[in-house]
Amino acid sequence: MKGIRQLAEHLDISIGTVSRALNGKPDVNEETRRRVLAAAEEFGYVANQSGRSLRQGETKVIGLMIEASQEAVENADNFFLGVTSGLQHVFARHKLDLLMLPCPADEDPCEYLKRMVARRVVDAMIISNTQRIDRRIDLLSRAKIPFAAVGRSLSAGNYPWVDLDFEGVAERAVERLVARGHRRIAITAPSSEVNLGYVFVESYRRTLERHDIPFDPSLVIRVRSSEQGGYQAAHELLQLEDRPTAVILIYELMAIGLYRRLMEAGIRIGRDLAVIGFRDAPRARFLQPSLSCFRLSLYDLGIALGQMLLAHMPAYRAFYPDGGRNIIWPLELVPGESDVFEV
Amino acid sequence: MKGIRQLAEHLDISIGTVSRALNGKPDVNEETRRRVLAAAEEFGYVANQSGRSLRQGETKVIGLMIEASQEAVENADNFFLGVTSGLQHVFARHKLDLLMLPCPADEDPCEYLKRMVARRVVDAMIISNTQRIDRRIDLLSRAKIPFAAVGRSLSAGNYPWVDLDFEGVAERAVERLVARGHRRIAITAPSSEVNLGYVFVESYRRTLERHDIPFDPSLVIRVRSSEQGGYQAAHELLQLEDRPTAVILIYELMAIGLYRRLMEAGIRIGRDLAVIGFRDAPRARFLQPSLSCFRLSLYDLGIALGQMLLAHMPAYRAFYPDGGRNIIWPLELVPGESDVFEV
DNA sequence: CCTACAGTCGTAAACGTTTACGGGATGTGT
DNA sequence: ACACATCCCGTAAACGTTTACGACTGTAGG
Repeated sequence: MKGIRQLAEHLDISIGTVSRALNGKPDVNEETRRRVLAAAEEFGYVANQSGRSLRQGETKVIGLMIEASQEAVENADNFFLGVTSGLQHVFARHKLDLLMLPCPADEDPCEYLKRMVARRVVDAMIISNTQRIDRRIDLLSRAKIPFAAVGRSLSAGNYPWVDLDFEGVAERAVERLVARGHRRIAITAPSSEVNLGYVFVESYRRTLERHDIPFDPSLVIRVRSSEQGGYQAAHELLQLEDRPTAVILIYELMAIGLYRRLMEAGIRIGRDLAVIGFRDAPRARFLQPSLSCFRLSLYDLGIALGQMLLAHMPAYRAFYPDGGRNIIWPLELVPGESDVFEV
Repeated sequence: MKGIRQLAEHLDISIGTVSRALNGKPDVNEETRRRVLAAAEEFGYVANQSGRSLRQGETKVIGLMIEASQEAVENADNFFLGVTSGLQHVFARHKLDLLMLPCPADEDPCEYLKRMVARRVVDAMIISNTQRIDRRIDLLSRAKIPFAAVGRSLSAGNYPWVDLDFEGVAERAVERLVARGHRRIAITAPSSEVNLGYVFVESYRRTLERHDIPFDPSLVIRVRSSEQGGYQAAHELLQLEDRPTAVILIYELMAIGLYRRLMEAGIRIGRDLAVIGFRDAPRARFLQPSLSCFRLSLYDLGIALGQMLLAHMPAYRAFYPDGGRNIIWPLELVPGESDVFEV
């Protein structure tokens, strides 16, 4: 079966009618519609997507921009896969597909995105890892491409995003530690150009100051959010003269490296140093001693993100009347043994 | 910038020439080509992919079929993400994109695949989780859609695949345990309809019999390859009257559930029961006691898989002259403490 | 009998490319 | 002067759909 034309002449009907029949348009006799659907089923005819896309100007594909480097992917762990899974659950209902767009490490993400948008291969985009000032957001806004982002940014006024409540995490972590008598509390964070890194540390600082604890920049450790980063963070912690009694991690993978380095140094976690992590990935549950950390459901987040995107697309808006509002995603504290002692 | 037509009339050249200039065709003056490229750059013109696809009959998209259920995704962990990353590394060189095709849990995978193929939205497919008899393979072969699979199958004679060396894993695991005096060795595996499940157990059986240890079907525990499956496997182990002294896991996530159940039962891992796992995911490294397991690089596997696929596509064959041969992917044993005792 | 209208359907023009084909220059060798 | 090849470029036909438009029935209402 080549195309709609063959199907039409086999049925001795015009291709226009066949198309209308298949697409559920009203002005077609129910009897002929039945015949058309039966024949399509029989021959396994499905409309060629390129043809439709060209004519309709929409591709039924949602782009998902990701970082392509091996390191990024390995560290991202199943964060993205979890979100992706939720996204697909939403998109599948509308027969939308998800196209992964890995920006090569050596290319400017904005240029890459611009090319992909110009190719008109996606109807909408999901972006993540937003910078504090993110040109991709301006680009997409101007190009009028629907998009949703995981992570806030300062760019371009109003746009759909869902962001993890890092502010709350930092605040609650500090509160929890202060309540146990800690006053020298270190924190890890990515570069402050990444919005997350900025927000996280700012909230930490504010909470400290609310308790009359002066903010000490040397306690802010900027490392990569990876296992190696955790190792390095522990290393830097050990170098400090007035060593902190607690540390807040921004990413749970770091705990693994951090534990290792601290064990090498003979520091007893949960006794000599309190540790609070973030994101309850399965593996973090099996650290010894168990890691106190903040948990969320990536799958649910993906669903919310997908719905939010669709709520901003005219063709799907009706399905999600209240899906458009930005979300600060809450996290639940899972107490462990890594921060139980009092100082 | 709307399309090639506008670009052409701005340059006062025919669209045919513009197209040839952009696509590097030979019969165009170098001077005009320069002008065209400059103008395209200036206006940010990139050819509409639907138009090209329609005309050329190829979409520059590779499909990746995955299971869509939440459970599947969460258990799949970063296995798929790791492979995906390697795939993209290969595909990016040829400006190919990767489309995720999540088959809904309530739909027949083969029907789903057929629809996607008929839509002509992908040039080729990657499939995984192959069954011993897998209709998808026949379908793709007949439809003459290039594809590559992770996992062997009995279907359709010759097709490109890369498969993990489960045979070797089972053999070496048994050898290792037998050398330490074990004679009652349990093994976990998925259903034998999944080819992996069949091969794994067969190799286990052969190796046992080589050492004159009779094969005992009650020691083959068919559970899901998940954390819960591990828990359940431990549970079933404990029920056996003549309790085994060792167990071989097919998937490292299971170790987490298995450890937990065994600890609840007061069994000392590495003392009362030897455990050997598979696939050195980061989290498995942090089990106590550390898990002996078999490791591989998913990223490298993804690269090999991608190259293999391209080697089977006429348009890219030339780039990978020897990429077409099937691969049994080797695994490296990482010794841990979970199987150190002698019996 | 005329008009209006609803229900169907066919016709043909888009959508944005690529590419086979042919033709006008220009050069080159006899 | 002629044949012939080379280089460049324009023309127009595809690729497979969807959809605006108009046309043709039959029916109902006046």
